[in-house]
Amino acid sequence: MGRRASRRVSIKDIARRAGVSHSTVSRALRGSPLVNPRTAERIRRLAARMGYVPNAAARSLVTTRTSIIGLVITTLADPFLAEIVRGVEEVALEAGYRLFLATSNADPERELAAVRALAESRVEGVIVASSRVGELYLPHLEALGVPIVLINQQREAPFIYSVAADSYQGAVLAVSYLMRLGHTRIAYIAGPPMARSNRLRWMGYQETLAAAGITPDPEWIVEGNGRPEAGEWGIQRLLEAPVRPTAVFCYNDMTAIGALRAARAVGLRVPEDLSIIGFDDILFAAYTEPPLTTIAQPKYEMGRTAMSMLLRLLQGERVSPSLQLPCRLVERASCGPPPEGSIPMVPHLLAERRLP
Amino acid sequence: MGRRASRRVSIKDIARRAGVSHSTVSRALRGSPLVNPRTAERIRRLAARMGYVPNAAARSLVTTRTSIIGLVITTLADPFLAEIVRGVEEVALEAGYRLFLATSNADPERELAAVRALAESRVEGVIVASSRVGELYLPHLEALGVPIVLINQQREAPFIYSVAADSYQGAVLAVSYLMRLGHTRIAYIAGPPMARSNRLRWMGYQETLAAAGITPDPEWIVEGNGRPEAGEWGIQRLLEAPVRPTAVFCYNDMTAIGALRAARAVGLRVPEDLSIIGFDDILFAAYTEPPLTTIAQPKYEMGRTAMSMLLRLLQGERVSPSLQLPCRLVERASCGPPPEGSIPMVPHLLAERRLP
DNA sequence: CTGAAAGCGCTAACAA
DNA sequence: TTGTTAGCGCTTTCAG
Repeated sequence: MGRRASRRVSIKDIARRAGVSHSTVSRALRGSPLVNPRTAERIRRLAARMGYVPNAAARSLVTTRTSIIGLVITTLADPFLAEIVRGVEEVALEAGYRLFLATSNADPERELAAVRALAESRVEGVIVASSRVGELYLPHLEALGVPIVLINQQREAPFIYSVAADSYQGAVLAVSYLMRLGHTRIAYIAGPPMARSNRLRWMGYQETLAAAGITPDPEWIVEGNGRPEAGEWGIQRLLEAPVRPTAVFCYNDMTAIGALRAARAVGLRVPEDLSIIGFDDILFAAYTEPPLTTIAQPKYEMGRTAMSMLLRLLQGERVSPSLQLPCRLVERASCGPPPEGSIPMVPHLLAERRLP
Repeated sequence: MGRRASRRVSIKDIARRAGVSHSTVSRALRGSPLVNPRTAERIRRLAARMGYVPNAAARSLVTTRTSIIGLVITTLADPFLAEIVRGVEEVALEAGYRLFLATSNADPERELAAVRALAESRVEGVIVASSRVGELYLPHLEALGVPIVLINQQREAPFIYSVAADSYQGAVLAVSYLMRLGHTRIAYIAGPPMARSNRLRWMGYQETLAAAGITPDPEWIVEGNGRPEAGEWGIQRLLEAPVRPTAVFCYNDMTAIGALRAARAVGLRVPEDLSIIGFDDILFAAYTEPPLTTIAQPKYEMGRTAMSMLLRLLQGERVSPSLQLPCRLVERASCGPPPEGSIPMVPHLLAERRLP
């Protein structure tokens, strides 16, 4: 043991036993019409009996095709990624591709190593499902000379091919939902300032309010970083505002979770005293207290779409460089009407214009 | 585009430009001492300038080594897995191995496909980090003829090589902690009946109580499935018990989350009225309300250990077939002393005997 | 329909 | 120290 167990059987072995040439075996095994169906069948049976397993390396050496897609992610520990990866994998498998995992944990050295590994194994394409691609990563990846599709990329610069959830539309959805509930004093606890998704959600927030003739108090917009702490600080800050908001739109669910906690800590009931809405619909959103109403990103679909896109790129087809997938509202229990009968004169018509 | 972009540079190309034979290039590139240091350096520089990237397929064809490890998991969507995978990957990378992802989503057909893919790419070893390996999976995997290491396998049959968290010890830790807090009426909401981990935790629970001279009321042990519903039913059942427990040990954190929710639903305060302890320490445990006290499995370490084990197996070393890693208590806020001054005559000495 | 021969990019004897 | 040669397992012309 430790060494290769007794050498694998090759097409030559089969050829010898079948009394044919190894090219015939090769043809038979791949179902070429250029073989007598009877011999083909005989060969196939023999191969099965002998436990033949094709050698991908040998094959790809001659075909110059590897059927491998590199999957780049910063870390699997991101609960958000799982569904995306599942979508990617499903489509990849259907199309006969395999996935090579390259995680970097945001370590530049490992990024390099990962890219090198992808290069050496001659992946035919790359999917980057990393929310934050290192600044250096992309150029290296591009040097691979294979098609790349980015999922939810966070950089402002529109990259060649990408699929993303429509953050803007999602924000519109969130805010117009709150308005429909009767809220007019709506706060936004923001995400990482540099993140494209944050800008878009912010913009969706602003414009939805504006469309209803509401100008949010500047104090209702607080900075954040996408983590629970941000939600906690955010609520504290909001509490100090001269006029308190009745609802909070959070950049993402993790932020909302922090907000939920902080609200409880100061004795605010959710949703009776304060409505909180998140974004992402992470697995955990269903289990918060109260269960979190949120905007779901179509994660699985995003994975599938990205991989389909890559497939078409691989086929040499032209594809539109960037796809936006719509988000959807998941109503749970963290939102309700505002506490005191705040003026329910919300013209949600305008805001709803952009919804399906 | 779509086709291979202008053929990669090979060692022959470099050889031609350097005016040496391709074997010299091969040697130089791999740092063989059999080359003139000066020419070696010159070749290396040239290679870099020409953008040379070794072809893993070609290399592995001749060396019969692929440096690929198959990583089998049912689904990435299991929040538990991420840290394990991180540990695996870290060690793999350090040792120059890459990871081939094979997920099955518990679909038998895909399992087959996944194993076939592993076989064709001639992985040198396999790590199975799937909590529930399909019954059929393992035999197929074994047929690969390469070393396999299982992480937290759930089957009773002890498999060849495995690393797991010490569920028994973890349960002892949990229950003796509750006893130290003053509890004597401790319930157990179980996990999947067939799961090995459930049996072990159950046993740890029973024996820790027994060692303190406590025989749990049979009504305090309720069946479950490891999911939040189980925690909810469990609490309901427990409420009907003639004598109510003051603390609940849950099979895992997901169960505990359900228990937390159910407790709150019936107006029980945690931990004032009821203490709840989980198992696993998933990412989310820190964000429940109240934050969940739990038993942490050394996930990252388990990943590292499994991969190290595989590495040694690959080297032909003998390794002990099954390793147990100790769990540790993470105190957060879901446990406290029992409500009424329940008799604090807990002889925790016995129980503590097995702790570090 | 089948076989012979070449060659994918690389490593590893064996000579020089 | 270097070059020549063979061959890993497979696919793919090109001739039969």
